[in-house]
Amino acid sequence: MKTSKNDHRTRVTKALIRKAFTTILRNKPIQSISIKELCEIAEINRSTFYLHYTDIYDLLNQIEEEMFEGLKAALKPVVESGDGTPNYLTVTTEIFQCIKDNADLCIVTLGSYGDKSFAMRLIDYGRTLCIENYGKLYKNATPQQIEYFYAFVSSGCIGLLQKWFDDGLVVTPAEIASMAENLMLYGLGFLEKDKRQ
Amino acid sequence: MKTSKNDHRTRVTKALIRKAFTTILRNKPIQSISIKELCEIAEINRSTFYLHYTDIYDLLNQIEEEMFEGLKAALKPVVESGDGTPNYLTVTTEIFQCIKDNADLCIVTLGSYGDKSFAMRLIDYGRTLCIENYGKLYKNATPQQIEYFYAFVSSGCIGLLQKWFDDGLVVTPAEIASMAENLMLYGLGFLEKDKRQ
DNA sequence: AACTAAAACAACACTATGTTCATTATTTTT
DNA sequence: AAAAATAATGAACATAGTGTTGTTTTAGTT
Repeated sequence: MKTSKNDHRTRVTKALIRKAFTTILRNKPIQSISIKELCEIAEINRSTFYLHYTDIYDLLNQIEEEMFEGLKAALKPVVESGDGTPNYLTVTTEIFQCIKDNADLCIVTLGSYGDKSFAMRLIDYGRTLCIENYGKLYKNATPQQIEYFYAFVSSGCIGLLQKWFDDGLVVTPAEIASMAENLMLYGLGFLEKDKRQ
Repeated sequence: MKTSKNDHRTRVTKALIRKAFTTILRNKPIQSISIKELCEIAEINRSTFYLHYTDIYDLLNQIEEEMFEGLKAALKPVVESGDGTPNYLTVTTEIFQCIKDNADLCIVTLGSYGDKSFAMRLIDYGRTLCIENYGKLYKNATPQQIEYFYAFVSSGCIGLLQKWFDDGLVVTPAEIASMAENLMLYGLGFLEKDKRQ
């Protein structure tokens, strides 16, 4: 069994590249980052970059993949909780906590005008599970309604995430999770603590 | 007064560029479109491109700006309806209809994994108006709650839009508008026609 | 110590970029 | 209809980035 991926040199190199990458991304959009520039800042040879990645977008994908794997690992015990209804607030809180832990990457991919496809992937991870549950709970809802509902709430959660990041993560993960739950379940109605119409 | 922008030649050139651009975008992501390639497909000289745009992203911005102006013009009578509560369903339907009319651009910017910043701009257009209204309607809601609510529902609507596009625009604008309204107002609760818990 | 693999280094052909300038074609003004 | 203005073309240019290859140096593994 090769140990190539665990080579100390490789880990160091990849860490240097990742650090340079996220640093540059704070100041300019990904489309104007050149490999040459990245390597100069990371202080590695350009050939070394090609040893690990094909281009800038491959680099982004691989970094995202790493975080995605981390998320899956963190959520594994929850997913395996079986058919007993899991504590959704706990689940959501864990998700948001995990995202907060990876703030350096998320601040780029989720930030104001960043690319949201990664966030969509994260949310989509729970898609099948949710659709199934909703289908059981709301028997009169058509599959189409459930699909559109999921499309709405998953994107809505991303919007919530972005605002959270834009505000500097000052709200606690638990609070955000609670807000997400309320918004998904009751929509605007959750503001209606005092109004009857 | 110069009439440069109304020059027939300019309009033809820009139309050629736009057509080539949206055509290419259907097959490959924007980051791998080169100016050279675009000009070859548009059958214009590369220098001519630089006469109107600085780069590919400037081109995208200008095209988006055009549609945005069109939307504003379409919504103008609605916005000017004054303090009388406008018919929200009508407003929403009009918005979705307008988007459908510009499907060729939207299918790219709103499509599955496209860039959502443009859609955010569209939605943000109504932001101030909404925040004001919600503030009046829900006096016990904190400004923070309203901000997060808006972040949630605006992104949610974009998700709805994307699903709409991915499904090939088979649902009518009025149906989508109704769904958006229900989801914003009641969240998951709108599926609860038959369930009491 | 010997072996293995990563990283650095240098060189290469190739493509795209952005700019310029003279020329041609088209529109607008007079 | 002629003259003036401006858009588009085409060619040339320096510059920069890309992707690849082969060799040498360095660090890790056995």
